[in-house]
Amino acid sequence: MGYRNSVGEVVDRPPAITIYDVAREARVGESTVSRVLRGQGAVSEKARERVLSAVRKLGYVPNRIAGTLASSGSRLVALVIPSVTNNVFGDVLAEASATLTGLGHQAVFAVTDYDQSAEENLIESMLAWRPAGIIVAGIEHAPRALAMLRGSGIRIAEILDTDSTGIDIVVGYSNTDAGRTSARFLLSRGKQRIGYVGHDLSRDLRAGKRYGGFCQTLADGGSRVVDSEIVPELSSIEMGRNSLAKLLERTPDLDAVYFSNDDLAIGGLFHCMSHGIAVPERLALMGYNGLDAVRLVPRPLSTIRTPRRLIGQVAARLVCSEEPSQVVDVGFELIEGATV
Amino acid sequence: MGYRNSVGEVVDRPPAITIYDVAREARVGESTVSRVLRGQGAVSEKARERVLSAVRKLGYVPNRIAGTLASSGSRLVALVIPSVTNNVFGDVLAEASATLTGLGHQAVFAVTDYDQSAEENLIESMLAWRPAGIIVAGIEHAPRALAMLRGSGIRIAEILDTDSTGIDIVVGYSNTDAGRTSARFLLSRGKQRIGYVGHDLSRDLRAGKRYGGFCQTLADGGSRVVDSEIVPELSSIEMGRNSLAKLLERTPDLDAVYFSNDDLAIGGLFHCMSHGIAVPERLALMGYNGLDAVRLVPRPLSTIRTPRRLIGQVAARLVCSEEPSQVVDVGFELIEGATV
DNA sequence: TTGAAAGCGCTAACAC
DNA sequence: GTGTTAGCGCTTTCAA
Repeated sequence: MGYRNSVGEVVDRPPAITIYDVAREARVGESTVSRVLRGQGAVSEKARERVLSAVRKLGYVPNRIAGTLASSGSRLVALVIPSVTNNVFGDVLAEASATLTGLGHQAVFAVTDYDQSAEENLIESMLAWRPAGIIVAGIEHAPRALAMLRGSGIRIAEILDTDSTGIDIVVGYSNTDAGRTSARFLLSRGKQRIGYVGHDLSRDLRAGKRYGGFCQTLADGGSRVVDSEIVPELSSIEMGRNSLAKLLERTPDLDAVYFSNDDLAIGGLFHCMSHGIAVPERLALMGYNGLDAVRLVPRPLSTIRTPRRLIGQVAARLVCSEEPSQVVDVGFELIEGATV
Repeated sequence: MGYRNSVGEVVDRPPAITIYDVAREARVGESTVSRVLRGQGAVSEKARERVLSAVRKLGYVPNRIAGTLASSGSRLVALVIPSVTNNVFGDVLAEASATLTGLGHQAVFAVTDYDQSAEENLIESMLAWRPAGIIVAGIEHAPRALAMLRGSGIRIAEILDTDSTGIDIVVGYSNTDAGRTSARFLLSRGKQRIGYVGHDLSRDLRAGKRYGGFCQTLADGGSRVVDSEIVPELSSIEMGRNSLAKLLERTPDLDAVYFSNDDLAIGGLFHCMSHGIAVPERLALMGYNGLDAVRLVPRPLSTIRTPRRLIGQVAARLVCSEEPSQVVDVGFELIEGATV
């Protein structure tokens, strides 16, 4: 037992300055201190000043744990996302966090690592903080996660996908349509022998939906995915490079490859560059996400840009609002680039 | 007033299931429920089962706000970082979050956008949640921020820099040394006319320290930075491209350029590639960070790799521990690459 | 305009 | 093993 102070010594009491101490110092009641600090209710100028100077003198920092419990209304908003290192979620997180801060809320987050059962547990543990709202990636969740969300009584935003029915607020776009659009684009450029390089579709459901839409449109056009290579680990530039190499070794006569995201596609582009494969003449490459980097590699990548920052912002705003449940389709944009 | 249910209707009571409800349902006392849920204290098998089934039946989710207040010990750990989109902090965040989760803690974070006064406010607002510990980037802080941290009585980890004295735990490396190492490397390869492309040094103090060390070592070797270009906005591949262009327009006879980070350096490399500037024969490029991408661009970038994931992990572990205050220097690694 | 007092939902003694 | 009870630090009536 004991508390560590700034020099690392163990002392026996924490600096537990409470609203009561402030009230004593300012010679007012506790509720007056509370009123001053929250800027609510009428307080005389005299009292206000005394309280404020007591706060400064004591170095008082209000305890929001207690405040939240008493008012049964937290300013916490939880975010449950698959990854932080992936730029897509970084963007969502950055914008959501900024928006929430602006609204006087505080972001708490947890990372699922694309694992639905981890998601289930994390949702539960986030809900235990009684947040004002929760933002989760995707609209597919484990049954118990769904039940907990529904039963929580708080606002829920499901983001990055509009392909099925959400619980409360949905902010995203159709991944199926994104896949379809990519396929249509390749077909319109006369591509015939099309390959696919993707990461684990059973974990990343949205990538699976894109692939589904892609295949469907190819089929409608009388075509199909000739060969595909699934990346075993996390997608990365390096895996894209290796996977395209493998795919082409097996099926050298492809004239286009669709990648499940830009990281893989950029890796693919690097493979082509270092092996003298003419892009897009000999082989067309199509990515997905619209990362900043795709415009800047020596040959701008053809891809689909998703409005991730906007999604973060809108989701954050709605989840703190009283607006009715709704679906916000923010769409996506085909970037024609120079690799198709 | 009112609470919104899953269909968006406003109902007058939240599903406020408390430990008391569970106790009634299971026909035990509240403390027994608490014991079962926290896995502490002796409870009979019968009671445990009854409690667990009541929990399931009622869909009870414990209220950690109340639990924390009652036990005056939170499992929250706060992170205050300059940015989430920057891969460096993404890595730190990812690893710290994973480590904390493993230790039964929960990460809360706030983004300062490299603004010291924002940092000050965010530290205060994080401290209001009475976290078990706090992890902040850097060791330079506003005086009031320092005072609040010192007075908080919680564990504090300052990360990514060991160039001055910290408060409690410090996990990082010397940015000054990193700058020195880069300069030494360029000098050892016979570079004479050296330029610099960097982002706003007054905001990113660590980049400033690197530049300081860099200049110092050049001076020791009888050299100096011939010309420099400061990026006005956030660093990015695009800004690196533009800035190098400007720098070379002004001072075409440089034989090496030191960039304040890899994003800028990669942009510089792309500029050289698209303008037929031979790297490193005509112009050497040196980055900083060791992002994954630097190994994979057509010409591997010379840079310094910093162990960011390790920093996140160690900081998270120590901040939850009882270990004495300490400085952990994790060092950095010179990546020779192919651009110097 | 102000203070007293009753909770918020839980944990942690303390009795039994 | 188990229940009772007194807080944790605040907000929020309610009187004054």
